[in-house]
Amino acid sequence: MARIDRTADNVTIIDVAREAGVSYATVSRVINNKAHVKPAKREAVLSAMSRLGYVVNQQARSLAGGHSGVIGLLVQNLGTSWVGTIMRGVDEELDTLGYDMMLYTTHRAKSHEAAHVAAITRGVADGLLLILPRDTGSYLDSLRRRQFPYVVIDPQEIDETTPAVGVTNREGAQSATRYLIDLGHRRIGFITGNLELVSARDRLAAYRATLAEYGIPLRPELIAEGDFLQKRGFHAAQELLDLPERPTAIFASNDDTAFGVIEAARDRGLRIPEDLSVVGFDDIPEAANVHPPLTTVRQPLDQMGRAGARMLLHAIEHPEIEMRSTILPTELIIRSSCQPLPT
Amino acid sequence: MARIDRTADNVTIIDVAREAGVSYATVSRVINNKAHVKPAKREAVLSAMSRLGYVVNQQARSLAGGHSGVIGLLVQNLGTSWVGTIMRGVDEELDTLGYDMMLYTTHRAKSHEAAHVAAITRGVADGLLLILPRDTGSYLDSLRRRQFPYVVIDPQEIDETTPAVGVTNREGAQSATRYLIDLGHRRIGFITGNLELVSARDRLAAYRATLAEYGIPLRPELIAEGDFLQKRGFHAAQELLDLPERPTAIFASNDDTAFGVIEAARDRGLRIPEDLSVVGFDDIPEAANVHPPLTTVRQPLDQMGRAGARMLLHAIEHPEIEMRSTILPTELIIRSSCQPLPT
DNA sequence: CTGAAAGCGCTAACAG
DNA sequence: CTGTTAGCGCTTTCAG
Repeated sequence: MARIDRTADNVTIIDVAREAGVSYATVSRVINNKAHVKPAKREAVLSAMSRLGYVVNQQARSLAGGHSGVIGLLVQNLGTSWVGTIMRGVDEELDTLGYDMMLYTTHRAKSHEAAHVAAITRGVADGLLLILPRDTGSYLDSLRRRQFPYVVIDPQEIDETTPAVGVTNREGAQSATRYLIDLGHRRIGFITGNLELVSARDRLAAYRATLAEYGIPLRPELIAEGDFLQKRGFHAAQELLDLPERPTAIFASNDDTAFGVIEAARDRGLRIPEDLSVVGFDDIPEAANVHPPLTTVRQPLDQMGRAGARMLLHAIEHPEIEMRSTILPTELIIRSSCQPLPT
Repeated sequence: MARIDRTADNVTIIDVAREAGVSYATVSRVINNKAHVKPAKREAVLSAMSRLGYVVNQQARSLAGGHSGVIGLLVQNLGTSWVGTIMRGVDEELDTLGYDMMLYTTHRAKSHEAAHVAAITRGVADGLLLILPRDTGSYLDSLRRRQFPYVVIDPQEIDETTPAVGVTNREGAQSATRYLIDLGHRRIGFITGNLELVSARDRLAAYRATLAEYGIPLRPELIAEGDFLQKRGFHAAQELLDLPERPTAIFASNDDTAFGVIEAARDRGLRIPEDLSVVGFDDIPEAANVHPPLTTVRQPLDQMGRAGARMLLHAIEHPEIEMRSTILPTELIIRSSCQPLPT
């Protein structure tokens, strides 16, 4: 009844070799599914492994030159639905392929990015997934040169040389703006995202272009600056609603901002959609739960995560193949926060 | 103009030693802030390090017996606000102490838990944080025996020997029930959580006990079974609202369930809180955003994460000190989803 | 097919 | 104070 808990302690490849009566190189071969091992020995090793409860030590494996089986994920912040949903996609895809995830958060401190990237690429991970990185200039070149596999999700520069997955921001913003116009709205307010980001600039540009396309004069006072956060959306909406000629509809650059708009409207006793139509962007899970359910431009967040993970794993396993970036489609999801302008 | 990009490649401790003109043991000492290094040499090493762009290889460090500087985090699923918020707390705390995070998801497959735990404890991490684990029986003993530092957040068994951080589920549910009773409600519906979890059972028990305490007879038909998810909450609420004697208030075992209640009420044209009062539990970020803003029992989610991380890091750095579990208080957050029962 | 042996980059005694 | 050296557990030649 002694040593029952053999599984608990550090059984190494050497213990397994001894137990199976082979050299430990052979054990390594079995573990890594290499050819050239006689079936009988393979069996012996396998059974010894399970008998002893052997688990590989990834560190050692990766140090010795094997792959680590983990990918690094770099994000700014946790806890928003937006990244949460993307991460879920990444995780699901990783899970099916047996990779683990090492998570790094930058907390918007640009300086952290480069440091984390350096740490990640120095061993810990086989590849790197970057979600909306901010300061890629300082390290992407280096990754590329060293042929370290990486993929950017929601990139800032979409040059063809960067392996990335993005979405059709312009088309999405266009369809939302058109929808509002088709509903009869002409005074359509717009709240921007954080204009440092191309996604924000693209959405704004599409809003402008679409108005122009319909011959609707652009009224600068109808554009308020936001930052993709609810609070700022709230204040921006207040500005818009204070205008002498109040907009009849507001297109917010993302859902969180739209929630701020809803809040501001409610504050003033305006009903949505009767008194004000609202459209968001992203379609985070909450969008369907607010009241009224928010009409919004869906980004396929989980698909973005999945696609990014898939591309990365592919790159890891086929380093020779050149990667191209992927652009996923957006889609207008019509719920109940808009209505035709009464004539 | 040649070798500009020295930072890019694998500069090791040996390169640094050569550059600084010392032995590589000395470099190791400097890196690890050990005493007994002459200031001048320390300087030389430091400058060589930055000149070469040296970054430690965690794998090697940890293999060689040092600490890895990473903790493992085991969760069931990503992408819910509940874990998202806890993770954010964990991350923030880890960040201030310079630890990294390795993320493992079990996807509710109990079998994954043990496997992941085994992998984590075989090198990768210095400690393990488990959020709402399901099948701890198979490995917690082993961790304990091997003195591998771990902390459970929202544990199932709260015996004193498990280092854990939990919340006052009973008190929280009690205060919610009391609040409803004080508002004059007597027919108070209750939707349970997943009753496999103690948190769900505790909340139910407190609901019952509080009714009893006020001498309100327990009506079994007022208790519907849920699973902590919105969909099931929706259906459970339908059952409750179909009762011949409809409840005037519903206490849902968590916010997601409460959202389902709100949905069901709206479906039937019932106004909240005029026709039905609703209370949730958790206070996830969305709770403040639904309409009407949800009155709910707050769990300090980010604090739970922070506390767990802090305890774990403490345990890692002071293995000799015995850990005790922490119970964080819940708090009733009164918003607008309840009103007094008109008499 | 299989064993022996050389490291991967670093920490931690152990001697100076 | 500082250098030398022995591994950590594993992958990978290189010889059989």
